[in-house]
Amino acid sequence: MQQIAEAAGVSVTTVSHTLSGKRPVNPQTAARIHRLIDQFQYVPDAGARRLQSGRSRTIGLAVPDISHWYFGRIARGVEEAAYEADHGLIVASTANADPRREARYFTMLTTRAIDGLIYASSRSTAEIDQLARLARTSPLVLADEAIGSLTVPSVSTTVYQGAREAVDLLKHLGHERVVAIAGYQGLPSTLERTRALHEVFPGALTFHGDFERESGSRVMADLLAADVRFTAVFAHNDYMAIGAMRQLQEAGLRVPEDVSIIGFDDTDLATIVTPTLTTVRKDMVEIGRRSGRLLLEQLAGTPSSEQSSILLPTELIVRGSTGPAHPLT
Amino acid sequence: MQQIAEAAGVSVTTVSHTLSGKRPVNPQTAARIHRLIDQFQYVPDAGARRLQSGRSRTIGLAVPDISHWYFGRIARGVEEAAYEADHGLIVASTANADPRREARYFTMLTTRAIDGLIYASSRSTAEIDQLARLARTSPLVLADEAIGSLTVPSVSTTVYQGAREAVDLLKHLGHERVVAIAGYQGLPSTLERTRALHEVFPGALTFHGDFERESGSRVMADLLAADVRFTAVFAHNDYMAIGAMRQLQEAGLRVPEDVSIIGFDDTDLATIVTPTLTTVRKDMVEIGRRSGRLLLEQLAGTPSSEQSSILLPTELIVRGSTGPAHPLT
DNA sequence: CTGTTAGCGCTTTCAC
DNA sequence: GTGAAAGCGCTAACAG
Repeated sequence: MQQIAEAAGVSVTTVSHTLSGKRPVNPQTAARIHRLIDQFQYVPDAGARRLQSGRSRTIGLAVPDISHWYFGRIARGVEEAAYEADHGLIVASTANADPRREARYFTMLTTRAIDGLIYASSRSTAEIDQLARLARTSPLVLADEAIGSLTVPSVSTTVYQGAREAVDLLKHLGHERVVAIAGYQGLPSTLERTRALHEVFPGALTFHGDFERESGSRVMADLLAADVRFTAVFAHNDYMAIGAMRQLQEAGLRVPEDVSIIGFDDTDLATIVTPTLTTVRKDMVEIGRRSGRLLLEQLAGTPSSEQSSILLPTELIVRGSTGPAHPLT
Repeated sequence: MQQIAEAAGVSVTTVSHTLSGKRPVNPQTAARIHRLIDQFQYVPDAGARRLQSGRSRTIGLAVPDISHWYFGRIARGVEEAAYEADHGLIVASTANADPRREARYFTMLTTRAIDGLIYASSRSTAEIDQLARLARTSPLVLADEAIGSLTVPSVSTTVYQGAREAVDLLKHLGHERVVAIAGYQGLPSTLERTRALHEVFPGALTFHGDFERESGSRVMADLLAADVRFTAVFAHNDYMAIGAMRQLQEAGLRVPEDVSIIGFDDTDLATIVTPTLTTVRKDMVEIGRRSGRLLLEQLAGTPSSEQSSILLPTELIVRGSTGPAHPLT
């Protein structure tokens, strides 16, 4: 900028104002400066600006694992929102809530490397205290999982309604014995799905997995070995549903003739498995996008007419893995 | 820092040196300072450091779409490398080489918001010029696709060897008529796979897709409609392979009894489809990790004993979608 | 071992 | 309309 100022025969002040437009500049001078800027390929230094203004124009996203379909979708949405507002996005992996990893982005926040944080974790909510403390001093948005006890802006989905629709479908198909392969115990969304299930099938057995396919297989293997009777499975995500489905098929049972299966999330796998999977769709990209916008609004100081907690809709997608109940033998 | 210095009755210089250890400090003073730091919860401002040092301790990753399995895996690897070196990672989506999006991270580089960039694009190599220019002034690493004409550090895989193994397998199984569903034309990895194919099956027909499942289906539908005869399909990635497989199955053909199919990448879908997919594994996380380390080494000025271009191995994974050729009718 | 001084590149009073 | 000057928070000479 120094350089430009000298070449144009003006002060850096003028160059700065030509760029920011924060005070009138002689049109001719401005034109000359702009020409010089193009010529020198000048771009203002982000760090210096940041030091001066106190804002880095960068937001952070904390997820357990960026390579997961689920968090990748969220990241994409957040990135879109950041791009719209001309902000950068720093992605930090919490490696499933590894404390040292978590400390990392908390530090980024305090060092002012990022202006705000979007926190998305499907893990237990053990870090609540830390988050609460953080939220008091820094802009924070919870993506996907709202934490009831925390008054932090969040973006989540109507998990209960989605689960209820899914469970109602099973009911209408005549199912009576349903087992659930649930998510992490204590996670709000897990509780909501379980609540929906129990309203319709009060005595339904519930087993907890870790959202991975393997855990779905394992639970199903145990169920089969224990000779438990059921005609339908309600899994808390698609991965566990697919794990269970494969296990069932390997045991010689047919889906949906012998057992119906419903998943959750509508991942890309849902249309690839045989049979295709009935599931509850959540628009993860939209969750990310809205989370990003919410955070950015907070940063901009635009309280916005919008609620500080957004609830996005879910949708039951009926595919091939559900069918009428067969008589229990 | 000012605050700490006053409270400790020393100069900011001393505080700074206590933190950096770049010059000896009286142990007692140091202890006092550390105590104060804890007490005030002081953390040095990242922006000020960056302004002073000229390095942001942040690297950038440019990918077409972070929500894709493929790029998500790369991102995870890069994030790990960045974490190891205590650097931040800014993810920028190029939205399939949208020029405005690309301009964005080029700008980040020039504004010094990031110290270096890892560029991963499965797109055509149209932006070569821009990348070449960029590479002259800023640390840059090409992940996954090396560009022959560019002397830029890169991390890629032995695509040719992997393809060759896959094609050889088909040969050994007695296949004679093979069709290829290839990736983007002109992409180095596409050319290598095609070369491997033609060495073994000189006249094999090749159709180009866009790496998405849909394009695999479409090519296969055309092939079937045109009544082309073949007993095996070599797809340049798993998605297209699966699209083709589904199309085949819908047409009443059996895999692998009637047609064998081989994919590429070994995505998570490969073990989920029925039959499971024979494919060539590439360790995408490792590609990301090595790319990250390579860039970080460049930044640290450690030329490292390592080549500036790394070639990672591929591995043929034989599963259920390949079998002996049936006689052509 | 420690302090003083001078910036890093920009924005922003306060003057003219 | 335009400048000079004072920092933003830190590090790095240069002196004690």
